Amino acid sequence: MVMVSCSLSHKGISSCMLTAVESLFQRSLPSLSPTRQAHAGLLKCGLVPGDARHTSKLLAFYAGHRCVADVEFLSRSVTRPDPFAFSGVISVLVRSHLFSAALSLLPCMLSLRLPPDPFILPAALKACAALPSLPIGRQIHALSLVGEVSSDRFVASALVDMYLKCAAVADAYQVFDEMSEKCVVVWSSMIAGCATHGRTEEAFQMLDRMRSSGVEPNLITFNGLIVGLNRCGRPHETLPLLRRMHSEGFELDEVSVSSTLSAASDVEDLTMGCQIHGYVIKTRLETKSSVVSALLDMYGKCGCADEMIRVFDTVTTPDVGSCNALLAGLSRNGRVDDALKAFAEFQAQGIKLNVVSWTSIVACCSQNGKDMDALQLFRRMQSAGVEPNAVTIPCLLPACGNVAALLQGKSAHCFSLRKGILADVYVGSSLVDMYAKCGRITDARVVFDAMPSRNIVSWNAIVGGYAMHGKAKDAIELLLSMKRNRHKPDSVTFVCVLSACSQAGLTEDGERYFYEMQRDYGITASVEHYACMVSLLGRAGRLDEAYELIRKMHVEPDGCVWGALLSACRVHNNVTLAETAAEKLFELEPANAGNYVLLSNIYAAKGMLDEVDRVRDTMKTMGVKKNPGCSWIEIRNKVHMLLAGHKSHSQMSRITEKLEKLSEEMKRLGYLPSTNFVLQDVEEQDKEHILCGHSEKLAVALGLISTPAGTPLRVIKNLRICGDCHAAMKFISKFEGREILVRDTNRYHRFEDGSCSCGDYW
DNA sequence: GTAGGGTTAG
Repeated sequence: MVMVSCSLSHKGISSCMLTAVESLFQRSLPSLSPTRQAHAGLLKCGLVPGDARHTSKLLAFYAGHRCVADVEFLSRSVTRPDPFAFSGVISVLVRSHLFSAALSLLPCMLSLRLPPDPFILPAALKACAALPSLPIGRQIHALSLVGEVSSDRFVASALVDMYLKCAAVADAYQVFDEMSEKCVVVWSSMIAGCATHGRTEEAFQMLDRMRSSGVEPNLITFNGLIVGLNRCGRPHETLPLLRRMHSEGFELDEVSVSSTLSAASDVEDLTMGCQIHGYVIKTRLETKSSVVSALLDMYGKCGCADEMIRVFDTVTTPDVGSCNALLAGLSRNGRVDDALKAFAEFQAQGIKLNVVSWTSIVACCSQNGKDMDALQLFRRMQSAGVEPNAVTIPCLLPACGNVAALLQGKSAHCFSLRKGILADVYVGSSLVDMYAKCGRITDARVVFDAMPSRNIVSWNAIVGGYAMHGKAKDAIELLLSMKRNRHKPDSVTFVCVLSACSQAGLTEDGERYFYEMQRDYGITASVEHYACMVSLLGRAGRLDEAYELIRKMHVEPDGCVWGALLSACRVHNNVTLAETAAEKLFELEPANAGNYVLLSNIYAAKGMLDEVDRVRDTMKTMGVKKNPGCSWIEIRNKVHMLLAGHKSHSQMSRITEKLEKLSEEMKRLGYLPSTNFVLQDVEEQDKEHILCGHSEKLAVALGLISTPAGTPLRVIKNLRICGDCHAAMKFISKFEGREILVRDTNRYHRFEDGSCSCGDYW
């Protein structure tokens, strides 16, 4: 390569350049970098490789290295083509699953007036089938007719398969019927294709026709039928077919059993799964990695995590696929600690984990309430050099939203833009949700508006975002927009709209949509809808109507419904109904400290201090453990009492002492409510609104006893709502001198000028 | 050179 690099400036040495390229290609496995240098050298010397020999070699070389951009670039510069080389390159690209790249060579071939080659067309058709792209497939069909190669056995078979995969069954039949000689391959294609498109009767008839025409079906024919039955929603028919294959003397392979196991997983049929497992053991197919994965998946989906682990433990050398199946199964069954442990073990064993493994573990954490772990694992994934894909991003973003890691979420946005995956409906929807949860509803809307395609989840993300921000009018406007765009709102959409109406006090609108939802959309009201309605009526002061609605519910009211009533009672200080709601809540959620605290709040506001003590005693007797949030509520409660002047000076000092103790305890536990919250001063009347209006989202209010001289009451506003990291950090820094602990210091970075930021760049 | 598969996803 010394020769190559030193010769770039001199045209006269161009022959040396060519020799250098030649010598590179003569090696059996030339490396990428020197070849690129050589190619660049040729271009710099003005020697665009017009020579068919060099072009072909370079094309094949880049295709083999999956360098799509180089292939496309080079193919455009070809002047004297070599049909054989093109054929090889297309095949290489198709085998590497670079279907679009393979098809991108076709226009070039056409412009060069290369004759349609029966060796190129099947590979190109395979690419059309895989994408799928019916228009290009049809063009290739036309090309084969012009070139009179359409009757070629391979071309015709590939055409049939392409049409089936592109869901053009009638076209497939036409080509198939015109074939004079039908081999086992094209019969198999038709059978699998018919079954996939739900034409199962035809598929079975075709199996008989095939036999009577003298062609012997093979294992692939039957396997294709199993896969088709599974895909068209007839998974229960796969096991009888497996038995039939066995009785006809077919030696089943890993494809047969793993496909049937997949059918059992889809319908969560444990009995069927166990029968196949028995068969697997008998036939000793359990050593096949695809069978292991399918078994793990089946047990995981059937809720048998322990059995799944037992299967995994029998594998001596698990491959990455089996590891991934185990991680997914553990995650599905909520066994997040086991998943984390398994993941760490895989790493310790040196198993080469891939993007699926990392995505699975990130998803496992973000779906099981371990948001910080999800973010940390994602950073480790990047350190390990594993590049995220379009699946990873929607797995990561909920964690960003939950802990308001806006910068990391933004980075995911930029990454998606760079990698061209922003158009993915899952990526887009999760970005909308993340921005909304991080307090950036405007950004959420910008992403939503730019989405090229949307599904119900995308709509629900933006409607839910507006609901979360208390922007009920916008939520309603979007609901109307959905109607205009002929997108049918679902149950979740209405939960969002009703919740928004409830928070904004749009009582009449809420009532109307609750009615419309049932009448116009046939959606049965769920407990979530009822909880919103109870909250809606309760906030409007219509507590008796709210209670009446609960009594008339045709589903059993749960803790959320009674909780909504209790919260409404807190707003209007209705002790009688509060006691009724609390009684139900203590039955339904005996260990939920929040309910006890809420009731004691209501008593406290009414000055019923003996009752407050009684509730506290009940908590003690019941052994209810307070969570940190409750402790903070209790602190706030005490502050309320101090401010309300219900206690004498000596009592006040005891309360203050108690507050200090509680604060110490919180610090000892390492909790600071401010990790997720922005702290803002608010007026007393707003405070009440915020506390009640966003009680779930805002977590708790914190009364900070700050100076001996006074008792400034600070209310925490959720970062999700206002998204102002800097304000949060300023507040934290202001109070840090008073030894307030900041948990997860990794998330916070203090700049020299005293300002702060949270999240990390990546 | 044409036909069949398991594991990740809002």
